[in-house]
Amino acid sequence: VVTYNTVIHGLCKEGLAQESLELFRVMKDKQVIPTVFTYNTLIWGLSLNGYDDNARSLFEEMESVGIEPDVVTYTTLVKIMCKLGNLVEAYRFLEATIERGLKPDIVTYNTLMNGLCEMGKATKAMQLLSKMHELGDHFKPDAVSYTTVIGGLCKDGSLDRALLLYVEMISYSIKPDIHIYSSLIHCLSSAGRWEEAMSLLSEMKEKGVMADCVMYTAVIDALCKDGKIQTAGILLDKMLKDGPQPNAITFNTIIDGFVLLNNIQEAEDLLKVMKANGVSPDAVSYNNLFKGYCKCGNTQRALEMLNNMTDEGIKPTIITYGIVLRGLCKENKLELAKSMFDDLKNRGLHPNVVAFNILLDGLCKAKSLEEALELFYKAGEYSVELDIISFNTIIDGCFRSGNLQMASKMFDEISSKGLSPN
RNA sequence: CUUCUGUGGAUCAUCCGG
Repeated sequence: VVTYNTVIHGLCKEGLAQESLELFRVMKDKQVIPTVFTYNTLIWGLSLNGYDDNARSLFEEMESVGIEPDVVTYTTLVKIMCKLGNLVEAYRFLEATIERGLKPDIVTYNTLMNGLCEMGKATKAMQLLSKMHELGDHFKPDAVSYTTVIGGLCKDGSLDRALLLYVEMISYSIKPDIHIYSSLIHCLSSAGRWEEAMSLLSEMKEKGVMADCVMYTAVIDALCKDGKIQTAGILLDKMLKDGPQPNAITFNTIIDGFVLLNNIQEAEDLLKVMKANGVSPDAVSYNNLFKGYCKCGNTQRALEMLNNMTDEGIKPTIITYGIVLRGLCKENKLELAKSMFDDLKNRGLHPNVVAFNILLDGLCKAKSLEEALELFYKAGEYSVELDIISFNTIIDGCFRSGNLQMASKMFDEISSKGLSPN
């Protein structure tokens, strides 16, 4: 059973969720009895690959075959609920853990705090963090806890509160590790606070923590976003020469840096350098190039390369289509955009709210409000959950056509969808 | 503590104003 568990885990990690389910059937056929490890691994792995419903039904299945879920099971479910944005269910699973006589642990709480941060509730996460200190030794926050909350605060723009937490962490004698340093340094440098970023970097070196690829990439990203592409290039050269070796994300970051400066040629050249150094481009590499083509009105080229990338075995993602859809809309090729959006399902992708909003905005700006409204009301058919941006977009569209009445109607609909105007 | 499961750091698309 350990052998099967190990392989199931590996398959899931490689994106082969269907195969792992198949193997699960095989092991049962061969009278190998799954354990709680097997179920935990599958629940985790299925969700990792987007099969959240299957994950949930496996949880029910394990109950019905008499395998007791453990704290790992519940933590995984908390994570899944957080990923789906369902905080209520996440808390319900936390309570269910206790009701079952199990003890949530530090991982459970870290998972929950991470979920809170991803939902933009870093302050709530911070409160939970300080509560953990009061709950006793079993829940003593660790480096993961602090990295999670510090990162969440940074994303919310509360950099200074993040720095205070860093100090607090040190005062609890928790050793900062490379994760915390990367997070803070990325945050500081992205905010233009280079002096502090660099002094933290020296502190890190003094403590004998070596900069890794992620650390370098974080700094490179801040440089690129600030237009300092030449410095980014110097760092890349140093990496290629002395290590740590850059990975696809490092290259993608710089490719995007060139695109931000409308330097498409250099972006394309860097893709070649990437390949020459044995780093395989991925969907993000192409997305970045496509963004560049679309920015200079050459969506056509992106459309052509869409096929190339598939030939290279790289699957376009929903973001790829978002970029191309936006390009088409900007070039007023709305019929093409509409048919591409409709075709997403056939291409094995679920339209999401961002892609939907892109098309909606395109219709609002280019054509009559009518077509936009038609799409808007079809959100349900596409299983797209409207968000506040959808409403902002359509309201703006209403005003563009001078339809104040519809604008007001849409404004009122915001709250009936459980959203609030921002 | 012979092997298997859960948590944290870096890159890409959408709304208004400027």
